[in-house]
Amino acid sequence: MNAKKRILLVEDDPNFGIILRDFLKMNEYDVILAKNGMEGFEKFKKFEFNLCILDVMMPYKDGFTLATEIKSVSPDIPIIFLTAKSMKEDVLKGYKVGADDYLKKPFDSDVLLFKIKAILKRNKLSTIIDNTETEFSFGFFQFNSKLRHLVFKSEKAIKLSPKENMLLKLLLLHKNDLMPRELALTRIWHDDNYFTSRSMDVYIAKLRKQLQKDPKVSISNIHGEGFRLIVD
Amino acid sequence: MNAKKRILLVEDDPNFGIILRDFLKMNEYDVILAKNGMEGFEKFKKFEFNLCILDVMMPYKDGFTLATEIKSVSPDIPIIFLTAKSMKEDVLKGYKVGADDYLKKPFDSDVLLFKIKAILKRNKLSTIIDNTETEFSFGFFQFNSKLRHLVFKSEKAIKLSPKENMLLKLLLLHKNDLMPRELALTRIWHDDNYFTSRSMDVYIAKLRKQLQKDPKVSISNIHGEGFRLIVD
DNA sequence: TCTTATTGTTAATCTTTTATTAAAATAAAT
DNA sequence: ATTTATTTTAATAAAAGATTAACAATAAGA
Repeated sequence: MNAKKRILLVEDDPNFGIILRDFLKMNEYDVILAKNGMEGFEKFKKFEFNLCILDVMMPYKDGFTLATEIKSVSPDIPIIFLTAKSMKEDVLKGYKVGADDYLKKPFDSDVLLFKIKAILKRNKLSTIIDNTETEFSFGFFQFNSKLRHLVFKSEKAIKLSPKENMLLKLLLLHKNDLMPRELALTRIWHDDNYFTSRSMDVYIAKLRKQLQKDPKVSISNIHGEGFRLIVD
Repeated sequence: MNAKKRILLVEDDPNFGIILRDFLKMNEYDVILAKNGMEGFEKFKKFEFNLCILDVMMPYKDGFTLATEIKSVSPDIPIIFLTAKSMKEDVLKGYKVGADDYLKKPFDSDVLLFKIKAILKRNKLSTIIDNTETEFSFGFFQFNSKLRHLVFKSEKAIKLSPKENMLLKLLLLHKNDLMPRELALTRIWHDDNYFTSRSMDVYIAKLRKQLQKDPKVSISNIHGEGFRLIVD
């Protein structure tokens, strides 16, 4: 009935990464494995996750840096750090960047499962309240994504539907930049196929209709790539 | 501005208990120390807490048993366990009874502080739970959530039922802002399903009937998200 | 240029969520 | 024990939202 929870696992040791991924998959989680911080962040932006498990010590980009980047996009996503050493500085640093838990290698796999379960359970409650950016101002528009209100100049607020709302928010988060089609489809429709893509086009049309009130604002298509909300 | 957070500390070793209590007090927490499980539960029922720190090994009533009792009263309160040993069984047992974190003695006091901070931060909802505000004024209404009295202008007070009362209070705590449906369902009905949701709608209708006396006050729905009490 | 893939737009259809009322069940009070 | 208040359930209607289909327009590649 309930959808599988998706976990982002970032671990540079391929042997350990694969065995841990398979163990988690056996326990009914959807796991995406990335082998370094860079790849981890790419994967994170591409899919929707419920939890991140990050190795601390990785070449180029360590777990803490990655966690900071992830939190800047999704402040409420829970993070578990894996580390070989358990030095005080590391533990503190982990909590500073918003860790939800900490696991010292080698760890017991059952303990990890319980931690995951506990974190997902309590996060269900805390995500009721949306902590992400909700007020946007562009052109002559004022947009509140929590109330789903779009206001032009001093006219009365137009109510946006949930899908219109999320789509506009995603476009604004990439203002004057490419908002990849794939991103909206995975974030909003949780699926990327012909029909969801058609549906998205319908919503783009709806937004365009609203936004044309301000000639300085428009949504342009980048063929095969996605859309771009342009504000002169 | 923000009230001090209150911590229940249950620790049977008096030396350690007192020093830990004072250390936490120095860090701006209100701490109540109990020296065994029995006393811990008494204190818990007597005061409002934001967090519990429980020693696992105590005579008569161990930390896990106490945690279970506490959770039966307040399922959402965060709990940190302190333990001398860190056996797998103990860790698992801790997570089973709903631990939020685990600390092996001897532990670093800074680490404890960070854990407390992290837990309280993510437990944002607690600010809504333990909100003690009881007098509300909006539009021409005066509302006392303790007496469950709603007064319009100088008419005589209308007595609200417990559910009407809690729902109105939650709406007012989010005045002019989104009050998520899920929040009311988990806070008031302690369950989120089709029927509780229908029940909530019935209560929204009842409140609307009362509030329509003042044209400047209304409850609007945000489809799929929740409700908003609007006061012009 | 022609062909194909992608995008744009509108309207019809289908699905989900909310509103309203009344009756039934439960709990509280007298 | 019986009345009264409260809450839940049910049934049905209405509203809001999302998807699909049909077709037009546009862009890119052969």
